[in-house]
Amino acid sequence: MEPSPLAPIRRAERRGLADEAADRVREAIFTGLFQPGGALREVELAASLGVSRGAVREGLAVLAREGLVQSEWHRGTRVTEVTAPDVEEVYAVRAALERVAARAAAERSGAFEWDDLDRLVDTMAAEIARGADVTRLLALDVEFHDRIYRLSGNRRLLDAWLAIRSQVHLFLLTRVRLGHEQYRGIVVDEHRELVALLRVKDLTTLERVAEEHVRSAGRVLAEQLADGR
Amino acid sequence: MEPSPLAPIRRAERRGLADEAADRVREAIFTGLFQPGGALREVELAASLGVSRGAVREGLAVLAREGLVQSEWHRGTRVTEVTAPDVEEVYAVRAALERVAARAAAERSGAFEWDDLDRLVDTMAAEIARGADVTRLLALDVEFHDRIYRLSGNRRLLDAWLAIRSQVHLFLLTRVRLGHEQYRGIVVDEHRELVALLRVKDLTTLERVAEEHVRSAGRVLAEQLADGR
DNA sequence: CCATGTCCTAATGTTGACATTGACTAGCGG
DNA sequence: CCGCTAGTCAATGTCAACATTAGGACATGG
Repeated sequence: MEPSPLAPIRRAERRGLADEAADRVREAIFTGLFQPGGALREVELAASLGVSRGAVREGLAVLAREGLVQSEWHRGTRVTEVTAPDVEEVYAVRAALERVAARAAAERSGAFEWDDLDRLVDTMAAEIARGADVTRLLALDVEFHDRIYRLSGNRRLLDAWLAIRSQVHLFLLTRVRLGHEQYRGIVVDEHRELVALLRVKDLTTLERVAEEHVRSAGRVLAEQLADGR
Repeated sequence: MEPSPLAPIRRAERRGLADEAADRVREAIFTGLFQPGGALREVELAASLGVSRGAVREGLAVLAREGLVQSEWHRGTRVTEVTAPDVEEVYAVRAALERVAARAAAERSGAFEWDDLDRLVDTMAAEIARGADVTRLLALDVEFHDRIYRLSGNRRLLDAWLAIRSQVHLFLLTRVRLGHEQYRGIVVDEHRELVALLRVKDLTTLERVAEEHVRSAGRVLAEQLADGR
């Protein structure tokens, strides 16, 4: 089990500049500073981050593995552009992972963790009520799923999720740019349903719903994307 | 569809030294040159590969993402050691992926591709008959699954597989070291069954069998590992 | 006017030197 | 004799200079 709800003390890991650089660039992409399709020049980044090109280079390699950027030999790195087939691919993988994660989480965790998730959903509802920025909602949405993968207790499963998480985040970002009213309307209910199923431990139904939850989101997204362009 | 069986002309991609280095080290691990737990020193590798430390470093980062090696801040890189819980984790993820991959492959491909897979299984049988090295069998086994993921047409699914493939390979390697008679006996039959199901396009059964196929392999492996130590 | 070949430039790919870190060992004090 | 501390060293983390490449501008020939 996790050490404690308060003071989630975790190894004060010393990280290299490469990871730091990766985080900064990732953040910049999510806040919209770098547009999809935009070039990321190593020298520019190195200058603005105040580190050497080597560190930036290593960081970009990390982001490339996350699918957030794409690099070509001697042609540089640019922010991945989201297309409908991309969404289908990523969400097919995500649906498979979420299915397993939900089941594993349900089997391992107890009331305490579900309450925790409930509070997170409450926060989402509250943020909607006070009309907060949609990017804030997105972060909460992603965090919700983060927690489920963590609760699964499967490190590799979490890694697989982290490998596509950034792309999912990017997709959601694109989605809300196209029109986010629909999203606001259903986000809370859908997540509440998931928590309820996790709590009840109806594993078969849970597997099905978790998978379908992702699939339907993927469909909506793919449609919006197809219409939008 | 693929361009042609002969002359599979594909973009002549020029790769950097880093990828080259990663391949060489990976190969060295699979052939047993570097034992699990063994340290991989950047300077040594750089010297023996004839490239600079930077390239080696980048290559090791790739292998780290594959879970084949583990790096710690300022403490170096070493070959991952296989433990029973690791197997469970990886195989839980693999089972989920294989399920999706098998279904997608069945939906997209036709007789031509199944014949291709059949030939691969024939090769496996032939290699067993002439008493070939077990590592050779392993390579064929892994390639079989590689092809299914390729046939799925889902790039992200393939990537997710590639992210754990090396670990699976490492596990199999450990398995045959512990005793490979059993493996020789069932490998061919199991894969023949899969091809048959793919061909028939019985999607529901296929999903179940593909998943179970992986799960059972994982169980066997976990048991052997638990006994072995 | 178009196709082809050449040169130039701006970016990435690669490298070896330098800075920093963590483990080990010897010396000291209790 | 044991525990602690400081010094040493070998390894990794970081950096800036150099080499290589892709793509476009330009000129040339058909």
